[in-house]
Amino acid sequence: MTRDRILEVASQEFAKYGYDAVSMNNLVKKLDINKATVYYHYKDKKALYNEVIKTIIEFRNEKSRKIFKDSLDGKTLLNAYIQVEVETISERPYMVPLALREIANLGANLDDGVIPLFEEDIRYLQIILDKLELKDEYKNIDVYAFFSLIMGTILNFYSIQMSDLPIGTKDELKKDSKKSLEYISSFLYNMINLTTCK
Amino acid sequence: MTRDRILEVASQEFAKYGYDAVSMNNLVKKLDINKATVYYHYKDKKALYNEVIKTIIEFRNEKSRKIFKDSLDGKTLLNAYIQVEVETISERPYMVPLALREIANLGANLDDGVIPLFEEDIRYLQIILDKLELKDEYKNIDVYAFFSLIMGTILNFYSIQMSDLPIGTKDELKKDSKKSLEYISSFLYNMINLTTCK
DNA sequence: GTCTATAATGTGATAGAC
DNA sequence: GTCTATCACATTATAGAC
Repeated sequence: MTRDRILEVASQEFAKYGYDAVSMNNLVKKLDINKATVYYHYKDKKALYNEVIKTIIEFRNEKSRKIFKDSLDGKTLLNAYIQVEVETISERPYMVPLALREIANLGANLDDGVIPLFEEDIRYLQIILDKLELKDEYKNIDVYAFFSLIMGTILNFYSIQMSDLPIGTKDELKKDSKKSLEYISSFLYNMINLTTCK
Repeated sequence: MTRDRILEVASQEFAKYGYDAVSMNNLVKKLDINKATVYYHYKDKKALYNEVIKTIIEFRNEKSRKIFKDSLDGKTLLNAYIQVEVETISERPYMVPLALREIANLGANLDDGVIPLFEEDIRYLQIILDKLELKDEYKNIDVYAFFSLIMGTILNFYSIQMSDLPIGTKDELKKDSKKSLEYISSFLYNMINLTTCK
């Protein structure tokens, strides 16, 4: 289906170059279809972009829902939450630059429908914090600090390891998506577990 | 001096909108000078952008140099390193979106001169890792994992807290730059200290 | 060093044929 | 549902006067 093909290629283009650097002319050239066809399926560039963002967040939330419908303990959920992020990146790697740019842009190109999807994710994280037996000094920890710790560290590390730049080349993780994600996620889980939990 | 004014306003514009969303037309309107004047001082848009990036990394590296010229112990240096980041953000807040976008872009708009400046920062972090008495399981830790942990967490948290979006509003940190940076930096320092050091 | 004027091209978007 | 042709405007950049 043409509509889906547009969304798929648009996802990769927006991820690679960013919203403003993607031109509709270039996009249709890659798709080998006419520009008017894109505008038949999507109202405008912004609508197309928002569809890309919504689709990837929904893809992620769907994974979380499956986990949170069972009543699991805090540590299991924390591990699962990190695993959802790793899986999402693994299956949809273009989410990494999209997420980083949106954090930088403070949602400048997003319409209202996206915020609730993001809030759903934060709610899952809050549930985890509530269930974990946190040490006293972490009892009232900010859920966004926790979110930044997990999201920020993984996005940053993944982006550096996957880049062509001559950085992060010292180890066997460079350019290895699976190993990089395994490494950084177990690093994070152990760190959080050890520091904040009783 | 005109050249400096251009750099200052350009820094803010590039940070706010991103490289591609900034137009030279708009930039000169804000500066209330002629477009040709900008092109007299800077070769082209890319050169101007790179000057912005180089200036902010140099600003940061200069702070690090002052600290690393003395021979201090690992924990003191770690604390100082985090403090350098906090100070840089505090004094040049526009560095946050610039950094996030560059991580997303994998340096697409950067010329070769920028990489060595970034590598200098990584060298400081490696020195800290070498000096810290790390637990055995963290002995061979990836310096980029450490970098991502510190940089990613702080950038992410700061960006969320400073944003106009209705997220991160539950606490007294929202929109408070100083408190947010204090909170996240001490959170990080304690966590690293507790987890990785003997 | 700063300006006016303009070139050359690319941009998002649409009307209307098939 | 996909195309051709085109619009109105914005883009980076520069030549040349002052």
